[in-house]
Amino acid sequence: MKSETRKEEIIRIAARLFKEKGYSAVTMRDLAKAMGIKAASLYNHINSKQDILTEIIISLAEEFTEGMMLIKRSNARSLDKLRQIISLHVRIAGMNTDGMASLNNDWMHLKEKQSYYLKLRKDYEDNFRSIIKDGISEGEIAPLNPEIMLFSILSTLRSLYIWIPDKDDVDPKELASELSMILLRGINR
Amino acid sequence: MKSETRKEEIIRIAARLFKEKGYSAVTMRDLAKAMGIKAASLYNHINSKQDILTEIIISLAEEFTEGMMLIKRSNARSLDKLRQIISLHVRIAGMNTDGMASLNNDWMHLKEKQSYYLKLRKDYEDNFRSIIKDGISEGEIAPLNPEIMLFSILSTLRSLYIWIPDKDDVDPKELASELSMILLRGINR
DNA sequence: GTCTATATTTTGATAGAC
DNA sequence: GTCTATCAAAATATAGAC
Repeated sequence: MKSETRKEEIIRIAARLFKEKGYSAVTMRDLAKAMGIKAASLYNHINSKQDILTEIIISLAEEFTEGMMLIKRSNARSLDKLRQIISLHVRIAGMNTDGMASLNNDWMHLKEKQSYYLKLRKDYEDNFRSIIKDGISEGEIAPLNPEIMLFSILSTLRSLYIWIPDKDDVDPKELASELSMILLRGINR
Repeated sequence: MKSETRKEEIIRIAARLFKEKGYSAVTMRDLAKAMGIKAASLYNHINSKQDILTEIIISLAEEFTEGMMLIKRSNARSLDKLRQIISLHVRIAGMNTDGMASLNNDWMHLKEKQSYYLKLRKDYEDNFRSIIKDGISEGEIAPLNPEIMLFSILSTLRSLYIWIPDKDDVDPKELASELSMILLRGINR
């Protein structure tokens, strides 16, 4: 069991603060106070505030990318692929609700890595869209506007982080299952 | 036709900037530059940056509250009330996509009016939840978890502002109609 | 209604002692 | 690994001339 490094601790606490007020409104002094040290001491572990944000967002974006690759390669039916995507979001959001806030709301404050993030996001959405369109072609998904379906499902999944911590009495498998029912019954044929 | 006051213009431009970078990351100099004047000149029209944010958010929150009151008082069936809520969101988000970003993402930076905003939001969600529960009792809505239904629908509606401007080829009535199909087929009985 | 000039605070980050 | 001290830049906001 690998114990948490000081750097990892800083990133974890930073993500919590970023979730509450957003990246721009959190100062290095806020972060230091939450860590119980002085602001200058933070720089012994991290290079800049920007690096903290980058670490939080890119690691999550890559997790989603990897998950999508596995789903894409699987030879499941389209509706099952959508169920797997829902489970992927429930799993990642459940493990790091704080980081998800930065991924959703503070990506525009990325500097060097912003274009890399945008590429990962675009590819993710393209794959998602393809699965929906395949499902329509195969007659497995209702022939409704695929853009609206994509937008509707993805909006809900991206908001999971807001909602999961308030409902920790719900277990991940059950949540994914109920969400699948509600999200997919609407597009199921 | 009432022409736009300078104050209204400042608020409109500010909302656009807040949408792009968030309230905290937009400086009064940014706003002044976008207006073509100097930062000090802004204060001839507004009292503070905080006042701009308050104006943007509270006016929108009150619009939603008024809309919900009308829907609540109507004696439509539960599913029709949900359709009316969807239209309400499409209409308001379509008229002020920029302001919707602040409403969703920057409410935590409100000072004096934050508790008022939170009360309006809580009442809105309570009314929304009641409509869903009534629909279940009356057998009009599927007996699934009402919290998850509320969360799922509301997440999509709250994200409309991100999506509407990219798709201005879609007319509001058609969007509301297609959204209703996708969002409500999943919970319809 | 806009400007220049400026006051005051706060910011991210560094240097060097311990 | 943390501290004190400090820097340079940037922030919101005000005063007063035009």
